This record gives sequence, structure tokens and C-alpha cells, in this order.
Amino acid sequence: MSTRRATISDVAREAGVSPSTASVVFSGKAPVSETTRVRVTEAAAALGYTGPDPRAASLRSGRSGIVGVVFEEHLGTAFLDPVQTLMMDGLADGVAELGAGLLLLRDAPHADAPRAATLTTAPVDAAVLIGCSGNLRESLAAVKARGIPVVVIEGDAGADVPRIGLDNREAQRQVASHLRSLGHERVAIAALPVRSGWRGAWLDDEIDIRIDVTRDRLAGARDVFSDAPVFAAAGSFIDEGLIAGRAIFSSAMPQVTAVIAQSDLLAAGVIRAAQESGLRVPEDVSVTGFDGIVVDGLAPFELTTLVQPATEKGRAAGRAVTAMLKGVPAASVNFTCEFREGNTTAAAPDERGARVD
Amino acid sequence: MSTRRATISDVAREAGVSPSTASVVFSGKAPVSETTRVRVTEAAAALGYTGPDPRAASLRSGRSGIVGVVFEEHLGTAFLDPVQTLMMDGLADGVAELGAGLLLLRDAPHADAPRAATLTTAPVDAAVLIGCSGNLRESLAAVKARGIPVVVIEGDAGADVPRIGLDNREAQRQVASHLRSLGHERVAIAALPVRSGWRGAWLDDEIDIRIDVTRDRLAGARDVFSDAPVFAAAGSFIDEGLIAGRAIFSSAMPQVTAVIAQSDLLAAGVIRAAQESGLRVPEDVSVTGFDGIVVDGLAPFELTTLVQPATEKGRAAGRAVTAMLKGVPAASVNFTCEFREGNTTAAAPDERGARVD
DNA sequence: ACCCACTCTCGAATCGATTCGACCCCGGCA
DNA sequence: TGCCGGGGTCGAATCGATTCGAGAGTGGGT
Repeated sequence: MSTRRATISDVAREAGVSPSTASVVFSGKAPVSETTRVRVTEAAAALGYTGPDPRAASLRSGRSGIVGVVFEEHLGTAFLDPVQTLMMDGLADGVAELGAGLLLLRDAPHADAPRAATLTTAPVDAAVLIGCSGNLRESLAAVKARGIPVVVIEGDAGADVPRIGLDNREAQRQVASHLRSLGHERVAIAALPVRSGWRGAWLDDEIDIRIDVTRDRLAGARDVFSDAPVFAAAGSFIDEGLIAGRAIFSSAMPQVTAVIAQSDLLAAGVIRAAQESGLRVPEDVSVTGFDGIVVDGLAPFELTTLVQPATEKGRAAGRAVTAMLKGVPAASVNFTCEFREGNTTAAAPDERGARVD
Repeated sequence: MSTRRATISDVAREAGVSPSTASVVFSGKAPVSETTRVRVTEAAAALGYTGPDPRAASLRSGRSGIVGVVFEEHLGTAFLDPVQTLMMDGLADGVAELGAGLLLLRDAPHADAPRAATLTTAPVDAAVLIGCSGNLRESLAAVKARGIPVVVIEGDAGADVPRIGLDNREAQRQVASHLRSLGHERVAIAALPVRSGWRGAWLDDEIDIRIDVTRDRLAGARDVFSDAPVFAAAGSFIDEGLIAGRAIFSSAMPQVTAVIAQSDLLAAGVIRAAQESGLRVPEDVSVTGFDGIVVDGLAPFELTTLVQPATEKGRAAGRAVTAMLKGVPAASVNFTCEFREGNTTAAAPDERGARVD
């Protein structure tokens, strides 16, 4: 039992056929007579051989049946952020036809995991990059160097890479316009991180925004409120929104009447911060989100937000990958957000004294 | 450019060294002089070689750096069920030290994905099986046949397989006792599926329960209410709980005063069904859950439930896998649920006429 | 009878790297 | 001077399967 595992050659020998024939029995890529099929199958059973070693098979055939999905740093984000979760669900759906497994990867090796699985070290047939990651460009380079089909979700990747996009800028502009039409003038923005490893902080105009989603949504908001101050959070979490909200309400920005948050989770945190400061939502301050997910414990608030088709995005990415792996060039797809008005926005309060400190 | 990709031999030739030396430069498994290191590195750069092909490397070295996580059928469950989500988060954490990627796998090939990635066809170094899957036994057999380290979360797998367990039976019994102490006698159970592919239905005593979690929790409930009828749902979803609830309240079971749901999501659905039937929770009927997750839109209810350390379970599994891959035998771990009383349970209503039809 | 077409099976090359023992060269030490 | 030890390099074997062209056998059509 502790002896070496049986190989297909062993099986072939036992069955009295050539290795090539035995291989064909398992892969079904050529006609095999019923009798040999049975002989090989039985030999395999006798030897406890359960099928070709995936490693060897993938080396020779050049296919591993694995699609890599690249996340930033902590893989947990894939599971803790509802938007990602939905996207993954769609993605799983989209690659189903291909029958490929989804390999969760980190975009850059980290100190505490020196030999982490990355795009360059993992046997993937194709990759899906998520543009919310700040290391998009590096990942892209790695993939291109290996000549692997790749699809980018939300992020610019050059002409030859299919992208699954969202009208981030337009959508965010729409919400901003809505706020303006409600009379808001003094608006602050709670943004997503500007790059990998970012710690929440006020944004300087000189700072290079390396995450496409952040940049595009910000541009949309700035289209309407060109000089709104921006606090970029460390991630799309309620807690980070809380931090951003505190920064916005407590110190730098007196008299803010509306906050544009770049995600629903951030918005939830901002609302909480507002309440901490004794501000009423939406009477004293309006808050908008982005994503259209269900946020736990936000009741009775219903965010004014932009509903994005997260699952559809994932599915489209999966389909694009499937197509490329079949040799069909895949087209880019652009999705549109739907504006949804909730009860977290209202007309701007009267300039004088509506706010109580 | 369309020519074949450079191999390590090409690099070696270009650098004027042997392939073995070039290999060592990349793997760092033997001392190399600085000058050759530089020569090889430069040759690689010149040829656009970004590192060894993972397929070939894993064939020879026997390690792929991938840990497989097995789900049932639709991969989406991994992302849509909050408990799984938390577990995955912990798991990602637990294997972080190993630096391995997580490969999402389905337990059995399905009709619409004939050549799906499964345990037998994927290059995994180790596997994590989740006992909520009905095909646990088959998966286990597949893994053992390949001689791969494996850890089972919630499920019995035999003596030689480390398991990450939960005191399902004891915990469920605790809740059942609580209900009994509140005076409940006529109790129904909304159970999880009994096997893969199960469609929601009343459970017959003869039915073989193939999913460990379901069986154990059921046993716990039956320890107290030995003849409570059981409706096994098709999955842990609010909608399925709704179906189960309707079945329980509308027809077969008059005068039910309490429902023990095997998951919080099911419980949420049951509550909804109760409301549909004009029953008040908890005045007319008590409902208990299991998991201790946050359920969207359940407010103002707070489930009486059992809080399980989902993230911890995942982390423990990850650590066990890591250990085994290092050659250290891993021990089984057993986690305990914590009883949490919410506002969905109350004293049983008076036998006569409290219920309004 | 002959030839063609078709079904099966086989051998040998190949996928791209890793590994292990052998080997060389050089400095240090008796 | 002779020997030992170790850093650094190299050859050759190996990992386990797939692939492709060639060849053997068989049946049918004319």
C-alpha cells in the first residue's frame, strides 16, 4: 500500500494494451472497442487506478481546467463583500459550461505568505481580473507574459483584453445631479481605496488613483461637484464608512449637507457616523450609496443608490472566458446601473442653522 | 511572437548554463554564484521568460500549491450562504501560511457540465470536504484513492481523517429543551436537505439521511421531541424556509406551537410563512434557528438561535490542511455552539383557542 | 478478387521542468 | 606536497500522461 501509486502504464500493462490505448479509454478521444474498454477499466479497478494524474495530463495537454480569479491581498474580501459574492456566483455560472474550477488567487505575494499562489505560479487556463484591485496592471502583465486568455471586470486593460464594464462615471454623475437638484451644494465624497494597501485618508488632488472603479466614480461625482473633498476609505466596509463619516462630519467639512459614498457599505457607515454626530438622515444630511445590495441592520433606511447587476457581470465574465478558451474572441460588455431612490436623500436643509452642533 | 513560448532550456542555452542550473536559479534550492544568477536572470528577461511553467513544475515536484474545496452542485452556494461564506473566509486565512490557492470544486459531474472540474480531475495537493454536501462519501473515496490529505468539515469520515466538527446534536437539543421548558409540546422541524438533489418534502422515518449536519441536528431535536414531524427543505434559503413553513402551518400539522428550523435562513422563511397564515411570532408560534448569522430584512425579529463559530471552523480546517501538507498529522477539532435567545420564542400559547384561523 | 474506407491499436516522441549524484576546482591544513 | 571539504555546475533520468502518424484487421461494394 505504501508502494508507489499506479500509473496508466501499469494499467496498460495489466490490461495487456499499450499506454496510448489505455489513455484513450479514459479520455474517450478516439474509438475503442468494447472489449478493450472493459479490460482496461477492470485492470484500473484492480490496481486502484482512478484516472490520469491531473498534473501530468495538464502538462501534456496544456489544459488544466482551472480559471483563476484574482483578488487583492486577503482572499476574504471575495467572501465578505456582497458585491464580490454576487459576482462570483455569476462567474461560477458563466464558466459552468466549461466545467472549469475557480481558483482564488491573490494578486501579489505578501510578506506572511512568501510563496503564495499567484498568477505566475498557478496552473490556470485563463484568468479573470477584478479591477477593484489596485495591482491590476501588474497582474495583467503577468498574465500577458504567460499568454493566457484574460478578462477584466471593471478596469481598463487595453484594446485586446475584453472587459466587463459598468457605467460608473455616468451613474455616479446621475446621483450627484440628483443631489444638486435637491439643492445640495456642500457635498463630501466617501471614496473607495485609491490603491492597494491604502489606509483611509483625505485625498489630495495630486494623489494618483490607481483603482479604476474609484477613479471613475469619483470623476462622475466631480462632474457635478467639482471641488467636493474626498475621503478615501481603506476598503468597502461599514466600519471604514464609519471612519470616513467621522472624518467628514467632525472636522474638516462644516456644513456638509450630503455625502456621496462610493459603495453601499460605506454609505451605511457614513449614516452611522452622521447619527453619532447628532445629524438626522436625510433631514440634516443626505447620503447616497452605490451597488444596490442589501445592507444588514440598515433598516429603516433604504439607501438612495445605484443598483448594479453584479451577478450579471460575473456571468458575462465567465462566458467571455469560456468563449476565449474555445478560441472564439470575446467582446467587451458594458453594464448599466439603475438609479434607485430610497429615503436617505432629501432636499438640502436651509443654509442657516438647520444643523445643531 | 506567435512562436512557441520560451522554456527554461532556452533560457539556459541563452545564458550558457545547463538547464539544471537555470532551474536552480528560479527555485533557489541550491547555492548559485551571483554571476550566473545574473546571467540567467538577464537571459530570461531577454527571452520573455517569466518563470517555470506551473504545469511542468507540479508534475515533477508533485506539488501544485492548490487546495480544493468541494461544494455541492452549484458553486454559488459557496457564495450565497452566509455560513459558507464565513467559513471560506476562515479557510482562506488558515491556508494563508501555506500560500496555496483555493480551488472551488463541485462534488459530482453534472449533466450540464459533463467535464466539470472535480476532485479526480483537478491538480490539488489537499482537499477540504464540507459535510453539508450529500456526496461526502463519494468525494472522500475519490480523495483517498488519490492519496491526498483531506479534512472534513462537519461530517463523519472515519478515524484517519481529521474532522472539524460542531456539537450539532447537543446544541440542537439545548434549543429543543428550551422550547420544552417554555411549555411547547406540538413542535415541527424544518430541516436541511437529507441528500444531494433533494426536493423539499415531508420526511418519512424510513428515509435515509445522508447529510451529517441534517441528521445530527435532527437527532438533537428528536432527543426532546421524539415524534416531531419533519419537513426537509431543498436548501438553506429563506425561500425554502417559506415553503417549509407553509407546509407546516397550512396543512398537516394543526396546532403547532413551535418550529425548530435547522438554519437561520430557514427560520426566516418559516417566520414569513407564519405571518402569511396570520400567526404571530412568538405569541402564537415560536421559531428557532441555527447558525447565528445576520439575516437580512428579518428585523424587528432577532432569532433565538445557536451561534456557531463559522469563521473559526474554516480557519481550523485550513490549519489542519497546512499541517498535513507539512507532514504533521492534524488533529480533529470540535467546536461548540453558543445559545442565543432572541425574540422569536415565547411561552407556548394556551392550548385552547389562542390560534386564530 | 481487388480495393477502399473505416475502426482499432500501437510506438515513439513530447510536454517543461526538477532532482540527484557525480564532478571540478580551489583554499586550508597537516 | 598530499588530502579533505565544500561551493557551484552539469548530465541524465524522471515525473505521468497525451498525441499523432502509421499500421493491422475487417467488411462492403463492384
